[in-house]
Amino acid sequence: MTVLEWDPYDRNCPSRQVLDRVGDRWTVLVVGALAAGPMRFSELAERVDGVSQKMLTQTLRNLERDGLVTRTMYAQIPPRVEYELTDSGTTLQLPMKALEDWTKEHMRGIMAARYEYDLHKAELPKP
Amino acid sequence: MTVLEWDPYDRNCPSRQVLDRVGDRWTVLVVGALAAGPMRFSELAERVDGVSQKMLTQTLRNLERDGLVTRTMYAQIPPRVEYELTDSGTTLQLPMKALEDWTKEHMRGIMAARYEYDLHKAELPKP
DNA sequence: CAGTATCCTGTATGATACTG
DNA sequence: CAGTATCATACAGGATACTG
Repeated sequence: MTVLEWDPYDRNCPSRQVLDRVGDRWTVLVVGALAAGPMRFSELAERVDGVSQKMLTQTLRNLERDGLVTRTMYAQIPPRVEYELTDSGTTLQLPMKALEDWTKEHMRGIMAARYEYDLHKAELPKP
Repeated sequence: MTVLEWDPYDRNCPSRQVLDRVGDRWTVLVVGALAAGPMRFSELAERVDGVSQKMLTQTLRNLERDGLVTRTMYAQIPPRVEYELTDSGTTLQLPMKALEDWTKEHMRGIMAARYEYDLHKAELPKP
């Protein structure tokens, strides 16, 4: 039996929701960080530079909700909470890494293209 | 000479800007649509269900600015404008497709996980 | 430490109307 | 047809303060 063929180009396709989640600012970075192994909240906060406590919490909750990350609390003081990719979450690493790699490879070219584009736009007179 | 190793985990890394662009709601879908070959504005609008004229224009301008898409205007009435992936844009297809494929494969599981998660959350009493 | 709760702002996105 | 311009708004996301 084959998987029913969803069409992301249909606005009602649930894959749109998944795509939205995957495509948010922090998910890529958090999943990438967790690829190295389980991490505590504070370690993640340090690793993913610039993420606010709120956004990190929210991103992790969403990943947990989607079954991509597990959250383990150790009953001790001060509390210690570890996050780890699930099997499903681990499979996400591949496309994420592909994206990260692509980004690294093309970043320079893109920044240069932007510079060029903006330069030419600036030359155009105001209508 | 090797490429300088950028670190997307640093908040000042330009890759963050690239990642943001790639991760917006429509870019993945537009690039995916253009994978089939050059398309007119109206064809894209039809293919990418739910995108507004404004957002499609904006997405295409950004892709053009980044050197990932070319815009060709044919001087005729009514106007005809075709968009096509550049070589650079074509390379983006691979990671994008990987993401699309992953999404298709895991969508069901994710939706199920969400359902479960929300169910258990609903059981918890209000503090 | 690992959150939650609040407040506040900018930006992303949509709807609508107009034009070369 | 392929846009641009304008208006309106929801929500992402940051700053800050408090807590088990």
